[in-house]
Amino acid sequence: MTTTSSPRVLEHPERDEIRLEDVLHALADAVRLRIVRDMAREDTELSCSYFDLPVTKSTTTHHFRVLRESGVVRQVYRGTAKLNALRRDDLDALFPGLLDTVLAAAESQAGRDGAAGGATA
Amino acid sequence: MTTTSSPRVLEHPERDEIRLEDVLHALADAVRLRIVRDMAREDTELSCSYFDLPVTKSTTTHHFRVLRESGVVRQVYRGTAKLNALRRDDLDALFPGLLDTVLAAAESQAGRDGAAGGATA
DNA sequence: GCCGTAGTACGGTGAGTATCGTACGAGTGT
DNA sequence: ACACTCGTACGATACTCACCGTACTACGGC
Repeated sequence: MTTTSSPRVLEHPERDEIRLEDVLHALADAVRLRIVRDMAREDTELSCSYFDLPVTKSTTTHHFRVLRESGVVRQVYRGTAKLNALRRDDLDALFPGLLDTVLAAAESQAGRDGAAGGATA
Repeated sequence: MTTTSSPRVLEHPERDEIRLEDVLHALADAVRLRIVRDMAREDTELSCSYFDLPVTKSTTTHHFRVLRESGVVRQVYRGTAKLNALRRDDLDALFPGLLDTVLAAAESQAGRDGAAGGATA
């Protein structure tokens, strides 16, 4: 259909509009860090509903917007779903190694957290 | 001599108490990022007053506390001054490469910002 | 003892944010 | 047309944060 000016277009910062402080702030949240970890692991475009997050739908929308507006993820509509992809190329070009280092740090910490309490197996 | 337990002892998180989210949050601020950049460049213990920050003393105290409580810096009193040092060893052990990558990203972005505006020369 | 300097503590303000619930819009299938 | 699913928008709330000013403490020198 011709819904001329559909709100189905999402605003993204250009590569050179991405700010390090915003990226770090976006990653400095447990829920968002988890989203980013999952996306990095799958390496394909994932819908928002793919993630099983401990928050409501509204809050999920909010977190994805923070990630998008900070330049960490790119979102596109595809039917009723909204697909999310990490902006690896842009981030790597701007801040070489940052994403991988943070991801590795997150994995490492998750490992420590999981191993805590005694149930290592 | 009622000052038995002087408040001259500063609380620091142990190495394994440092959380990635807190570190990222501490670094996700322009003023604090600048402090950390300066500290990394000097590589010695620096007093709070060494830094020429665009905020008041109270706010400076606040930022240093955030950095200390997140585990990014270690602070010790020495006379009237409070000396600050990056916790490089702890951060590198926990999150290998993270500090250097963020620092490099900050330098890179600072270069872009400085060169912006057209007056490249 | 007195004063200056370094930094803290406290109280307040305005802005941002993480969270929710409910109501709605856009697309797909029957 | 209808219903269903995915996600948005809006409003509300409670919390955090960056910032300030002022009053204060701790240390060192005169």
